Amino acid sequence: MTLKQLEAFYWAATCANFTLAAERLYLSTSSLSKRLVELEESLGVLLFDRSGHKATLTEAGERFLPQASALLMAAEATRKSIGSDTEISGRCLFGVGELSALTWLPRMVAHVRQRYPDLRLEPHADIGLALDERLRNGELDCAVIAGRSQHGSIASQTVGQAHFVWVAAPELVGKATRFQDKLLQDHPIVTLPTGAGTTRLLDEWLMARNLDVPHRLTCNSWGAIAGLLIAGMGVGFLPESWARSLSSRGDLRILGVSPALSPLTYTFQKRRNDERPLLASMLDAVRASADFNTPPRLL
Amino acid sequence: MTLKQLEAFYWAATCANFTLAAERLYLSTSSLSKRLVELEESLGVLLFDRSGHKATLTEAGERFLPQASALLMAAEATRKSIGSDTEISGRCLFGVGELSALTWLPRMVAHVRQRYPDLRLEPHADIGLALDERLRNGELDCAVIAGRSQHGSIASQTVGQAHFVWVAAPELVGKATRFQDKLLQDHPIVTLPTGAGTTRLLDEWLMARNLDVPHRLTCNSWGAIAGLLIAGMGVGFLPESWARSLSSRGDLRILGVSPALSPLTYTFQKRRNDERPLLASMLDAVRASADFNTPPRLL
DNA sequence: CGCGTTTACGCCTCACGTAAACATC
DNA sequence: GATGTTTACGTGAGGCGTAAACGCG
Repeated sequence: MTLKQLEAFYWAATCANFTLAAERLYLSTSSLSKRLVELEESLGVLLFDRSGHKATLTEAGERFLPQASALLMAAEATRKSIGSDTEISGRCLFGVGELSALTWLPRMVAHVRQRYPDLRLEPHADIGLALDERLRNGELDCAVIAGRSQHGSIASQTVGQAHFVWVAAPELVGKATRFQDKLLQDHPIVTLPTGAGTTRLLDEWLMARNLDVPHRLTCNSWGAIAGLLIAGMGVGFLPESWARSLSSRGDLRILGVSPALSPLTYTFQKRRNDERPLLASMLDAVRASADFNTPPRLL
Repeated sequence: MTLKQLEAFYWAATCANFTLAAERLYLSTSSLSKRLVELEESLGVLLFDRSGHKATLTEAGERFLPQASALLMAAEATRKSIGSDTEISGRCLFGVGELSALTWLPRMVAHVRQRYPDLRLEPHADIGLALDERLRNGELDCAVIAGRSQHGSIASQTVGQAHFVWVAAPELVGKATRFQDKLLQDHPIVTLPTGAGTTRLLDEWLMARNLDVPHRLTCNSWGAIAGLLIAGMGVGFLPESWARSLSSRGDLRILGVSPALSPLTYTFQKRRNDERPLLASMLDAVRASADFNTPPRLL
């Protein structure tokens, strides 16, 4: 039994499949497979059930996982307590929505680089639903996503709120400064695709007003959405700070409405049984940096 | 950092020198040395101070030792809790005095072989002083020695008592059945060499009676001593059970005396900071088997 | 000079990746 | 057939022992 074998087992057990685990370990699938077989041989116990399409943990594997995890963390803690580099180090695959990527992510990366120079932070921007799946697959260590995860295996902790306001190009609404339902008859809603956190926000708002949407124009980029709205391609909502910037320039008109769009709560998410110190540090870093209400640099 | 490196460090740190540690690990000194250098490189810290004649732990090494030990024990416990062999296994270098070797050791070996079939017990017989040194050097895991260790690094736990009586060949003492001081004028005391537990016993007894010993005949074998006594080469004392056997055959005469030789207390000794479960099992096994008052098979 | 440790070097095992085969859905 | 895992095999690094060198008492 070696620490490398335990590490291989840990990732193989917590990732969706051996292929993803191998990628995390910078290892070929075949080498990972052999390492796992060797671990099983050294223990004299089968840890994975390979009968199905994908390998799953056996009962012994389930028992072994928390112990392997504890051993690895103890080894790491020992290494850190003695070795020269006492700080968090390694690699952190970090998921964020595009809104986060455009607002506070640069600040957070700067913060992390300064505080933990040996940590390689690898941000990955995508819509919430995709991040959620990658997180469960083991492709990400953690993510900041709108709302709480629906999955019991994922732990969510609130880190901030984003406020949105309806906007439209001035030429679309004339002199009106308030949202009118008939706008949706004449113009598409420009919004992120299904699976983004804002989609839920929109659906709830539409439901509350009992509105139907004849046409949606979806785009997976907030930057592009802002551009589409400015070009008058439809109505939509933007983060309040963005809207204010664009409104003061005259590019967009902020449309008052009641009820207002409720704020969107963002949570820091990680797998519940992943208790590496890394994740506590990342949560701290996010909390220190995450402000969804600052305008992005682009504007 | 690998488990092998930690194991190498553990033994290098607890044995008197690298050579002894290498022997325990079934490794050449050169390979052990390289492993230790690699561990130091991986930690970025020097664990040994090589400036002197022999390597000694640095301050960092002292801090690291208990942590390495804890990690190794945790790894072993995990391996056992999952693996197929849940029993104590491995190798146990076990020191005993010759008296123990001739009385209860075979019983204990049988007991251990039955209870822990995967444990290779390697008994090593020698006089107490030598065992004590080997124990401190790391050449032995544990030992059963007369009296308590004088060294703070060694923990002693009582496991039994041996009773001795004075004997002499019938032709030496005529019809006398009691010990007479003048015997020591005419005949040497046949006894174990300095460093054996019985030597202290004898010295105390002599001091209590304020006797001086003109001539000692020392031999490092109880069997030989019994033979010498039977052959009339001197007076001496034997374990009570041996003496009874030989006395009933007419080979020796038991000599009453007051005060009687006080019983000799035997202790199970191990290094104080060696907390492997193995040692608790060995103590149990000794306590279950150690009876110093049964005649040896030889008689 | 003896004892303990490290360096030099040749050997061989072991762990890796590529590529193909196999198995399941 | 797509996806996921294992087997086959050639290659290279790493860990081993022998033997020599080094360094402190």
